Amino acid sequence: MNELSNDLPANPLAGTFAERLIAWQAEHGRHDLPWQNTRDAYRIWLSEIMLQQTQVATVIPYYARFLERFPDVAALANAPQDDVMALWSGLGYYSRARNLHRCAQVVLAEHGGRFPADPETLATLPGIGRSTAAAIAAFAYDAHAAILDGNVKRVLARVFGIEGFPGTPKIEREMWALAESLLPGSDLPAYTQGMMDLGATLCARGKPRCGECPFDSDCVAHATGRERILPTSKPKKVQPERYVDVLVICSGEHMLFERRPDSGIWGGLWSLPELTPPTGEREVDDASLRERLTAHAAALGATQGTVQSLVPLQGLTHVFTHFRLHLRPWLVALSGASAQRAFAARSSDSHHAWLDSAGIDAAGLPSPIRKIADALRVVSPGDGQLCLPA
DNA sequence: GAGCCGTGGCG
DNA sequence: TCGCCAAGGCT
Repeated sequence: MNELSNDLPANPLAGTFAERLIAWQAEHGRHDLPWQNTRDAYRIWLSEIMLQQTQVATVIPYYARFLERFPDVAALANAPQDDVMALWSGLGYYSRARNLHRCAQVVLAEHGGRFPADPETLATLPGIGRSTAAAIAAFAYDAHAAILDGNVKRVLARVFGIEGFPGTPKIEREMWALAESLLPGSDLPAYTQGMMDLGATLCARGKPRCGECPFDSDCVAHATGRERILPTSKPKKVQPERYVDVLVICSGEHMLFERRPDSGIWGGLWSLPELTPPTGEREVDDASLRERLTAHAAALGATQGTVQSLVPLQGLTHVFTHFRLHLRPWLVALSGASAQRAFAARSSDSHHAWLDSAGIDAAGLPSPIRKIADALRVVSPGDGQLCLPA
């Protein structure tokens, strides 16, 4: 009993799917990739690990170097880990390299140097999950096992019109069941390669070439004009929004900067003194802002009454990977030259710097902070003076 | 079960 | 430039 029958209507295509895919693969599939035309499980395994989340063109040179340096599983198992990591350098996902090395050692020590033939045992080895195990077993040993990688998910979602993000356990279970139900009785290597080839070439993410596809008119997505929206894309997470008020305090030709802590965002860079709303709220209450500003200025060494005016400047949004930061700069005017000098003197410490135009140019500033500073200063050709708007 | 891992290509 | 994703697996 298979979950498929509960979720999908019987698709007349299912009966001939494998047959048509295998025929298409023979005619239009890829047959000359470096890891094809071999039954050597070691070579197949090595390619499958390298190809995890990595495109074919990227893998090819790495694969060649690895085979040259480590021609068999024993050579790899007996190599120092540093050598393995050095050859992997640049491929990314370095846990794959560590697992690769460990896996070679396990195969050598516990399986007599020969990769197991059944997918279940293969999947117990480091770095080999369900899909990779199936691919190795199918290519090397003709095992009756289904793969489910990004290519297969895309093909199945489109051909069978499966809605929902394939990354969720529910849709993934559905797809595993469907993938296994479609397996042919023979020709597993050609079928498995066909799934990958179709997904990587015709049924590509960007512009599927439906006119050349063996499933053309039978494809649910194509028949309903949804090939561009299937598979359902990953739901976008709403990025947290942060609001920070920063102070632009000038004295003569100088602007006050504050050094960021070494850890965290912009660690070690020079930024503007900032006021983070205690609640992180979006709305600014002018009175409370003045209150906090006065407190902040006092902490910096200003005496009460120094702050003469507070002018909101053009805000900007900076996008980080984890959140969106809304910067709200406030131009702070200090009253009187003597107050400014006193403020400058008292706010001078290792965490603060009064920078002139040249100093701003030379300092390490986060780019949005530099934008704020640049917007404020007008560098006249002659003297490089900091000029404030009226 | 969600977060994380790296680099490169593409629209 | 920017977001998304690629022959997934591990914690």
